[in-house]
Amino acid sequence: MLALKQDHSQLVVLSVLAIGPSYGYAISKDIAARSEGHFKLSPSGMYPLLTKLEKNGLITPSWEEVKAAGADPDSSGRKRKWYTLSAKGKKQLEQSIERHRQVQSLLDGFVAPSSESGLATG
Amino acid sequence: MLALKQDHSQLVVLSVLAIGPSYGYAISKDIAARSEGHFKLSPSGMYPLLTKLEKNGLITPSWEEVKAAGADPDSSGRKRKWYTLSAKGKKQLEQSIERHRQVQSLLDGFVAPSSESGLATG
DNA sequence: ACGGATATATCGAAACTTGATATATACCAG
DNA sequence: CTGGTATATATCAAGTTTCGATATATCCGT
Repeated sequence: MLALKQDHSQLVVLSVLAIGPSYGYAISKDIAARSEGHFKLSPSGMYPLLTKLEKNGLITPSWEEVKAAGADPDSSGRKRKWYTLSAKGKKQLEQSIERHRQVQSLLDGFVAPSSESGLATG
Repeated sequence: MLALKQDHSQLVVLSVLAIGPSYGYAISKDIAARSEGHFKLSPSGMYPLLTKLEKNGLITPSWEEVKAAGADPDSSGRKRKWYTLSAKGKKQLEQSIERHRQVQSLLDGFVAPSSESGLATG
């Protein structure tokens, strides 16, 4: 189980929100599921990140009540904080993806320079 | 000019040292040159990292004098701290590369899920 | 002697990381 | 109703990382 650094977490969270609105707990489950359990974004990594993204105007929050199956319509049940990707967030995501690609190709240039460096490949 | 994070810096430094021994200043110039000036590993990023790698036994240091053209053979001139990749470092590098590939492909799964997410690509 | 390039290294404030902890609701079994 | 697990958001604290600024010293051309 690999923990994601904030840069990667941000990329993943924004990517998830690019598909549609979601909330912290669901996003963390989504990440675990879609990475087949390889990636994890814990609550202590998730919530500070979401707060930061919100402060930066990349995502927009909205509270919504989670109604229980046979719940009293007047009762105030558990609340979910949904996040929507903002226009600024979408732009940022595109820039982050481009940067990610750049880092990728740079790193590839170093880890596999010419296949004659004497590095074992497996 | 984008700065590299320590995880990426470590991968790059170990990769450079896999080709042959080098030293801090040369490695930082190498990174700038091979990334065409896009990436940078500053002294305050480089030296703490090299110290950490040395403490972890991944690289082995050795001091060597830099003789000036017409220098007095007895004079103690500028010194260079060369680093050599250790067996442990080589093993670590291979594991880091594999991990990097894993992170790469998983991240790709998030940033380009199915080309139907509505994300603009340019 | 002066200035720019080479070369290694530390400092400190801010940001990030991570397990632990806190709070509260929902659902199922006994 | 009680206990346990899952859902759901959030903070804390100790440690690590980041990065511009700073320090020290040599090399080389003018």
